[in-house]
Amino acid sequence: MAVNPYPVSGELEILFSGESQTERSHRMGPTFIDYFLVHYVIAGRGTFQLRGRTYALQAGDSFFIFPKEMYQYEADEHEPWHYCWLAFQGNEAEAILHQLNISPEKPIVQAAAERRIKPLYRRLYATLHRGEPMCAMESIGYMHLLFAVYGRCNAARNPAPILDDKSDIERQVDQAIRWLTYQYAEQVSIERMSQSLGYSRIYLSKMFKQLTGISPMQYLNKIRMERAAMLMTSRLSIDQIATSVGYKDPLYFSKQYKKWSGHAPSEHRAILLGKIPKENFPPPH
DNA sequence: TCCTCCGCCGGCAAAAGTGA
DNA sequence: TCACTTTTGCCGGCGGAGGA
Repeated sequence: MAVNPYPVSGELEILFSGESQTERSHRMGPTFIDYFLVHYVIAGRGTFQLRGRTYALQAGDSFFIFPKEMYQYEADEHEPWHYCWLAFQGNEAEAILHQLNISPEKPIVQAAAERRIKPLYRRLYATLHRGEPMCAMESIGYMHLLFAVYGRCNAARNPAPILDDKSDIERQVDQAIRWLTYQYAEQVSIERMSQSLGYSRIYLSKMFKQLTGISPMQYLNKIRMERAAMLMTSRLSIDQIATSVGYKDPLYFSKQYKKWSGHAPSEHRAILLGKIPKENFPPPH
């Protein structure tokens, strides 16, 4: 992966780019991120879920992930994806995508016949990888070319096949996921969430686990830990990080963080900041 | 040396999860 | 829905680092 060493805040800013061959059944989510992320499938198959819809994707397809939008994707068991990706943000990012007819309602671009996309991703990656002072400017140029290609493809495209519509249960769980995503920084109780959504705590917990594979509390914990990990490189104290992700008690936060990451918060922070070599610690569970 | 701050650990009660 | 099990949240206590 190549990270933009000279980020410029403005209408569009590239964060990082990369390419990889995924493992069989490689799965991400359900989770969310704070920036835009687009994947271009070079080869293989898999599914992408956003806003309760599931899209079957193969070579030539691109899928867009939006800030604060819960998503999930999984590579095929027999033909896992080989894809490249680009993460970006900026105050005009949403408007630009909207102009290209790309939104959480239409997150897929199908461009199997388009030969320019893969070379543009690779040039963009190579530019970032060089890391020279003008690489940010040059890579943004490639991104604009990429978006122009996406825009042309979208102008005449057919929508990606929707495999299924939301069932009642999916809608209920989707509501719960959104509730947790928005409330994770508050003092959340599953009882209160169930009441506010109008379901029994026990029923909702069971449906939640049935669909996501984890309990609501585990899901909430996952969101909080991922947010906390992002804040570890900031100047906030462990106490402040605990509070900002919804833990009233920093001691309990510390316990949970160690369980999740395999390292105590201060220890993990030292690793992330390069003060302690990672090899000095056993891998997280 | 003492004090304060920050962070971690162990134990317990309450809340949440789960099987019947 | 109930009853049992597991997890979460809180409390007290401890240790290390830094400053007076």
